[in-house]
Amino acid sequence: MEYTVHVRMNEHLFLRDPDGSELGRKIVREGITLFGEIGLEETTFRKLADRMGTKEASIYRYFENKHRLLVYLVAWYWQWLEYQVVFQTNNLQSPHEKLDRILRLLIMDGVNVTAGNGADGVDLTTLHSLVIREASKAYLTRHVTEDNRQQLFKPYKDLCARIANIILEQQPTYPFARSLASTLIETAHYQAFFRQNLPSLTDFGTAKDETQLLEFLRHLLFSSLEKPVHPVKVV
Amino acid sequence: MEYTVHVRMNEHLFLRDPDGSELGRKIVREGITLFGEIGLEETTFRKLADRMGTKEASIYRYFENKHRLLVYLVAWYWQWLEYQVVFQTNNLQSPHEKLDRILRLLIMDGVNVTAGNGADGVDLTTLHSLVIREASKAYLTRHVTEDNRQQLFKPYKDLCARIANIILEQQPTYPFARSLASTLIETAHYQAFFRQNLPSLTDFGTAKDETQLLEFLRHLLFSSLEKPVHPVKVV
DNA sequence: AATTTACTGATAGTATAGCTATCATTCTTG
DNA sequence: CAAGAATGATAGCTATACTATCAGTAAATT
Repeated sequence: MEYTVHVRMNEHLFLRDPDGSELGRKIVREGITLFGEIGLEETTFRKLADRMGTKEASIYRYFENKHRLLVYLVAWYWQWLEYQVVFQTNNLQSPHEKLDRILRLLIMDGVNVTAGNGADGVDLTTLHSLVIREASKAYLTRHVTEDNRQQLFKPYKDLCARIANIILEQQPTYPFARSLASTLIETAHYQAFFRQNLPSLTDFGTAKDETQLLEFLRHLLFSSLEKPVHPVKVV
Repeated sequence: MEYTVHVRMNEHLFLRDPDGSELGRKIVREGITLFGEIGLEETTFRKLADRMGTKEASIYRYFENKHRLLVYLVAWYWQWLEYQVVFQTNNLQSPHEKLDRILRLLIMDGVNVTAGNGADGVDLTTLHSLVIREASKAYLTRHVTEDNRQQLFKPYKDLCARIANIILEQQPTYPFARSLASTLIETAHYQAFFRQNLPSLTDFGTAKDETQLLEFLRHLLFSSLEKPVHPVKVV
């Protein structure tokens, strides 16, 4: 069966909708590979334009600057991931099983990266490694608050809220569902980064895949949900 | 009692030791406040020099570039924090109590920021909020591997290893001590960031202090250490 | 078929960032 | 007091991060 998942993006994420033209889609596709290859800091719109055979000015018509392009790509990733969560947990009875699926999604296990998953020919593998390295730079800025006001992080918050709800299905009395959700997302990412780049910060140095990371995330999550929470002390 | 904690830094972190001159110490002090005020991206050596009443070129004699200055400040913070861990857990019997102290240190609870803790007149409060927002940018780069080879992240790894060892004191069979240690450090930071800037990613939105964050970290840590780990499946 | 309109290409230009070099001056230290 | 080290002052160079203008072209409208 052929199908395409189309991700509809918030209007504040761009100046002109990159999804509405061939050039725009190319900016997104090539943006992913360039960010993936040389990283946010080294990337410039000039380099991107040269590689695409277009001009700097043309890219500026779509995105205010490279930070906004990054935010766009990261937002796209969160929306794609939330769709995957919905799709893959659909019809599952047990919240425990749902959570297990989610953890596997977070490390991109069980994702068919070659299929129609990546709409518009997006390279999901590269996007994932880009997100691991660059996603937090999207919000770790002085202008988070303004960006947040423009809903730029809504996809991240939506994903987090969805995971939090499933956590509450599993354990309705757990009081830190959202923090635990965001912790799992972030932990999945930087532990993967550490494993590859600063392995002594992890216990997965010698591992060749993410199996042990998955075990760690599982243990972290389910031990939290099983242990009763002491009443919060009033200070 | 008057005393000063002196933090000795790795030589690769600078071109000329900033601790060896008044100008150098001023670069560090004012660097902290400038990074704290306007963030990494907006900071330039020109602005820093202007604010200090010195010249751009003079700063370049101490630090290769602003990224290296950031790495230096962050490394300083990790070393300072490790010292605090050693100091505050010294003579404590129970590893449980040690871990509790560590968690409080991670959120800067129980630190006397006005005393001699901040060597060289370093503003610890500003440094802490700077670390929360910028520390991960120190390693989230294309050149992590080279930087790592030069031992730039050793202070972070040392702190992480120290915490991991105390985790193992508490629970010798726990197999993810280092990952849990780095997760606690990172989580303490970005949950604090989220609480202030993207509160819907946390459960502490309305809280006026870090008490609930501390509860979350405690629960995360101790539930992990209490729950037995299933044998890791061979795939 | 003619004509708006929408987009892209091509070129130019400005301000600032990021860095390097030089040399005079001051400040140490033997 | 001489030698060496650190800083100040100035200059300059290349790259980045944009903005502006206008011509060409393709698509949509009448």
